[in-house]
Amino acid sequence: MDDFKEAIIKFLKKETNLENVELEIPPNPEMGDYAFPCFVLAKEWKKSPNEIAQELGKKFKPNDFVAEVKIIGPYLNFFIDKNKIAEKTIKDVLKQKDKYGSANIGKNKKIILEHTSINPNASPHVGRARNAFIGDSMVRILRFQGYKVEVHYFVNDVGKQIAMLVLGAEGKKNVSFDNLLGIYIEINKRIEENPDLEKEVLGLLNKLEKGDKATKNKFEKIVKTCVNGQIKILSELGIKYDFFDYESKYLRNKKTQETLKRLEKTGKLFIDGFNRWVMDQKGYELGMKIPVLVLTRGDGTSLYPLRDIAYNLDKIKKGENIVVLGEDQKLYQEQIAAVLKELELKPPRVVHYSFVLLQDGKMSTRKGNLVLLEDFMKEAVNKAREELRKRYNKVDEKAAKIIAYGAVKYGILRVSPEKNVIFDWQQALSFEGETAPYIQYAYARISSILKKAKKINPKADLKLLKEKEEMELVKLLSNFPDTISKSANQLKPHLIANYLYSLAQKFNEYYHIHQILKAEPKTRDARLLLISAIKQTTKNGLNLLGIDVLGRM
RNA sequence: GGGCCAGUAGCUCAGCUUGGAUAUAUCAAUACCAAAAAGAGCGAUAGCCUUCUAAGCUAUAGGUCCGGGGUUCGAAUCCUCGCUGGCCCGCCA
Repeated sequence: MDDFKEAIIKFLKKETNLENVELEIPPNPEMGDYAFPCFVLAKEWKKSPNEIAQELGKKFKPNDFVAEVKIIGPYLNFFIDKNKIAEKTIKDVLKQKDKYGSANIGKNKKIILEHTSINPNASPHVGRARNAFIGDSMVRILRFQGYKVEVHYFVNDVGKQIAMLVLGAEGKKNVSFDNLLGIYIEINKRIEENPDLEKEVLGLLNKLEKGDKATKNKFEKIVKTCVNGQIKILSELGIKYDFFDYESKYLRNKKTQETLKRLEKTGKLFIDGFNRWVMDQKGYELGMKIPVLVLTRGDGTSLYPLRDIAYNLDKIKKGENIVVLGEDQKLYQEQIAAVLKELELKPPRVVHYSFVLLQDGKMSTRKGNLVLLEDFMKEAVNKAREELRKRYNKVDEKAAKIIAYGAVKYGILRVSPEKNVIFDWQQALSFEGETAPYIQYAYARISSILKKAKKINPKADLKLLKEKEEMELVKLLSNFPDTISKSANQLKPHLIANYLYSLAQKFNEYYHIHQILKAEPKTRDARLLLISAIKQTTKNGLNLLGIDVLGRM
């Protein structure tokens, strides 16, 4: 598409002497492919924009890329050469195949991407899954753009929450992953009723920090149970990690001491009235009453922020950092960024997502008011089976999972991360409209046509693609690389999700209006190439969301 | 109390970073008429399967783009004051 746009800009620059020419896309494709609004010139030229448009229009001569210009009121509407763009785009897609849409801008650049990092206290709920889905999709997108991405999961294995879980599991035999949520809810309730138990929790933490072996084993056992359970669920969804970094590693090793020494050199570190090491953060416009970050307890043991800074220092050594975190971490993350700036280091780019709400309030692991990701997955698979049973005698389990997991992921990924989403079972389990199954269905339809076509002529004459819908499809296909790079630069997977839906929608519309297999032979050949390109692009895009395709459904 | 984010159709959301689809100025005696003035999905209503898979398509209804003020030729988009919802301001992580 670039060549086409450039040709227009070149023409306009020459005729108007403007330094920056901004082109727009007309609201309706019948009005043109690109438009130049003449309002900007009205003051300077002392003419009405309509007159200016007329004048400029007369100066235009068709060239290799731009076929004609139409003047509609104050707008100069350019029509690009349809044959050229169809040929170029479709050939690009079919030549580059799985690479279509990718760029090599990340070549030789390393990115350390941390995501998920759920507290190892229970099975993840759908709110937390948002982190993993966004993170995993970003990993895929950035790798597609050529970056070398290392995926990290930070396991908060030494927290108060784990201590609570250890206390709750005391005396219980064979604690399994499925028991954890119940234990966690119960112990929270018990502590609420009996605040003395809180002291026991802190006691456990204290023992752990002093290196008490029995305590350490208890913690490790329960964390292992939990992390394994979480990983199993996430890996079922195709989400993988390269490294699991345990917070406990930073509990007693020298790194926290080294970090303190490094921070001391900034002159912002001081010991407060409680004998704690504290970082002064004045001058960073942090939205808090007293801008400080407390790094240790009075007894010198480390607090989470210190361990986290040490962890960040380790990660920064390896490459550029990106991390996916809930909106509750926003201020804290600004504080961490401020600390890293003091050390003249580049803070991580952070993608914050808002929480998933239930219709009757917030989701909370502590209160047990939640929808577990695994339950959501199960329900979705059941629904997919049901749908498959309607169509076939035998249910293909693999297909059911592909459809169900696609729907689960897409439902979360299609929304921009900063939005609070309200989880609604009926809507979440819908396989119609703007959903993954809709997109997968378009893909399956194309596959089916191509299968029936048997032979495809790769040299078909693409000039025969003259229909309005065909042009719109070609243009959408040509926009795919731009969508990917925008999504990569802004770290926004939902742009790809929205794009894929509009492509599938456009295809379905086309499918209903025009015959492909029964078209006149030469046109048929050209159309087969067009839909092959749509199929390829859809596959590439879904893959970036971590969603699989089906040849039949 | 302070900070950050969101508010678009009954419901769930795109669009907002980068303002744009008939303005301004001038002319014109008036009146009238016509046209234009936001996109999906779900849900609702009415249709479409001897035709490449109906998980699909078509049509209709549904809007003070949270409210007021401002900037601009032009505002869902920018600024400002409010309102509502979410998140945050710990010897928790």
